[in-house]
Amino acid sequence: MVQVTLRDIADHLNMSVSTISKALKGYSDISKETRELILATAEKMNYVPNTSAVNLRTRQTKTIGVVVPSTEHQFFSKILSGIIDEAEKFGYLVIILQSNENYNIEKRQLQLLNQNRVDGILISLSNETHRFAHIEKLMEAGMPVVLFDKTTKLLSCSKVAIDDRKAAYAAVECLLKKGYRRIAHFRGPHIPQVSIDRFLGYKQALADYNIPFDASLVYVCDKNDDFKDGYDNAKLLMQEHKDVDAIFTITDVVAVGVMKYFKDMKISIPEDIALFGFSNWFMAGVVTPSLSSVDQPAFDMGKISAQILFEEIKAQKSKQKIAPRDVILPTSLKIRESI
Amino acid sequence: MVQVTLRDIADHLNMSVSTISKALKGYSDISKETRELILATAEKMNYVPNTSAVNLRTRQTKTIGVVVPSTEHQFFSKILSGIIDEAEKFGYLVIILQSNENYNIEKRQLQLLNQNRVDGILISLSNETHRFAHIEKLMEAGMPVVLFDKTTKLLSCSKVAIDDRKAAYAAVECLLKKGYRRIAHFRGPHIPQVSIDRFLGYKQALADYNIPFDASLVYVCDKNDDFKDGYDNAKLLMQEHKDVDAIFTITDVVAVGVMKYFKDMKISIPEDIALFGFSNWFMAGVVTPSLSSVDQPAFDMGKISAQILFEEIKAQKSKQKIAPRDVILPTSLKIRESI
DNA sequence: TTGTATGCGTTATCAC
DNA sequence: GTGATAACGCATACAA
Repeated sequence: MVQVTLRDIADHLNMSVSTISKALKGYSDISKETRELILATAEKMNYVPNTSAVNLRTRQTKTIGVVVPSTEHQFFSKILSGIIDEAEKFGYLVIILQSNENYNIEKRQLQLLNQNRVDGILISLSNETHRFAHIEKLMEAGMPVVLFDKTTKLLSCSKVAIDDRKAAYAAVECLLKKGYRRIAHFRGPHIPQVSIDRFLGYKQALADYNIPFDASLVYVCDKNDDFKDGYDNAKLLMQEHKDVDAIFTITDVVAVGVMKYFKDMKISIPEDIALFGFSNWFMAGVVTPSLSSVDQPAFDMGKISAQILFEEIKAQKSKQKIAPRDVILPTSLKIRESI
Repeated sequence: MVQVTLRDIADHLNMSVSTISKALKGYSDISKETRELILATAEKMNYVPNTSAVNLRTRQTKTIGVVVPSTEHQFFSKILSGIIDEAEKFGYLVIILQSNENYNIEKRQLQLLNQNRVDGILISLSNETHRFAHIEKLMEAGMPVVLFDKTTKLLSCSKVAIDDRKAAYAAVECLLKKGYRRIAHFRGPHIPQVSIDRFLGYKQALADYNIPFDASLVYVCDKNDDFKDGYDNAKLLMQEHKDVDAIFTITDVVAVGVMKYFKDMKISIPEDIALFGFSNWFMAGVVTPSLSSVDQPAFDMGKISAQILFEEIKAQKSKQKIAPRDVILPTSLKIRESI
């Protein structure tokens, strides 16, 4: 990759490097003719600024880093899409890393990003992460950090998420209003705030409708394979609690796993048992029966997270302090055939 | 982001910058004691090398760029996952850009990557792309480029893809062997080689089984919304060709769109009409009826593309010429209830 | 309006 | 074994 530099243009035109640089950057103190000459020559010589040099000089990389548990989940890839689109508008590049729900990997990925002097970091915590020193250290060093989706109350930085508790409450309340009384919950792993909150929403709804909470109706999905989690837990549930009349699951894919098992067993939805998912990925409307679900705005979550990050980067550049934002995105219920 | 530099360590230890640098990089001409002292101090001072400076100096960025039509498609996000994982093993970072199936955006993304001096580029062409000067220019400048999935014969660089023609042939042959005779094809847009090849495979299979080709049975899916494409074309098909007994679709999501329409219309699969998809995303096994599909190894496609790119980067660094590779990944048929 | 000088943080060559 | 010194390509304060 032989690339032409400012020096090359300067030599070619018999001018100084700084003249070229200034002309290319549109400084006002260069005469119109020379500017145009320089612009034309740069174009002709196929000049492309060397970003490493620019970065070193300007102390910024115009690049942000993103750490997600996995890029393969529909939900995260939509978020990524939102981030990438927004970054482009601001002239930023996006480096994407996956933690595979592993704390140590997450830690290393952040280090990598720091080493690459990204201007800011967007992160959705891994399921394992319950200590946050690795993130705090970055924040203390002045790195703008925004948490999204999988956040934590223990970090005082900007966050973008939904109100999981309220959303879960609404879903379960909807089941209750339809007359379901023996409602199981297939919850997420124990650490992430989202699964805690959805569980609490479930519990609260039961309480408000005077249904005694039965811990044995709560099944944990922690295999990092939502479909299998759903399938296997549905099997377990049918062995242990034949009287259950509805299930509220932590994700749609878990629900789809449940549906698969029920289909294999000829258990019909919603006649024998109702099903409520979470996330409203597009398949929810397509499976048979179609799946009721909580809609959460993935693309916007990415977009807004990025916007906030860019604000913070900008503030930080002008040495302003900016208060951390805490954005709660709206959710809604999509009622379909499964309940 | 105040960061400690070699200079800081040097001052702290009353040594020269070059000594620090060499010690940190494990050069042999530094005494054991000083090396250990330096290592410890660097650790203690929280030293993190400035990648921009390293990049500028070493003329490489240890970063590769990826351009995909969209990160949201399950197929691409799996590929990305494969790329990111592999890159990590090689110590590379991955910048991801989307072209949104738009030629001009694709062009700009490549320019961006070039500007950032990525060490190599992985690209899956947009549906619109039928000129390749933007890629050729990069290649001529010495940028290692590997095409994956959406490739073209008109570029002489390494490629990783499947044999779409053969795979489509196998799918249609399977339908024919089951006795279906009036088989429609919901094809992809006209430009991409993958949709051309799958169409040709379809046509060839018909020919080999002495079924006259009927162009009116071929519907084009070009709305950039596979589900809707499937749904709408199914509707059209039912208006125009009630006698069709099977459909072979360009992707699984198109097939799912078809299923949705049939479900709405109480047309049953496979009794009234059979359905064969392409890609075998995990939902294929989950929908009702489960969908027969051509399995293609997305994760491996990403992984292998990255491997080849790293080989080429390595070769290029040592100024070796390396012949472009043309990797065809194996596919297989997943036969399920829909046929 | 243009050019000179300096430094960003690192690596690498060459003295000592 | 250690330390000057220059260079990577660019941006900018300052001089001319």
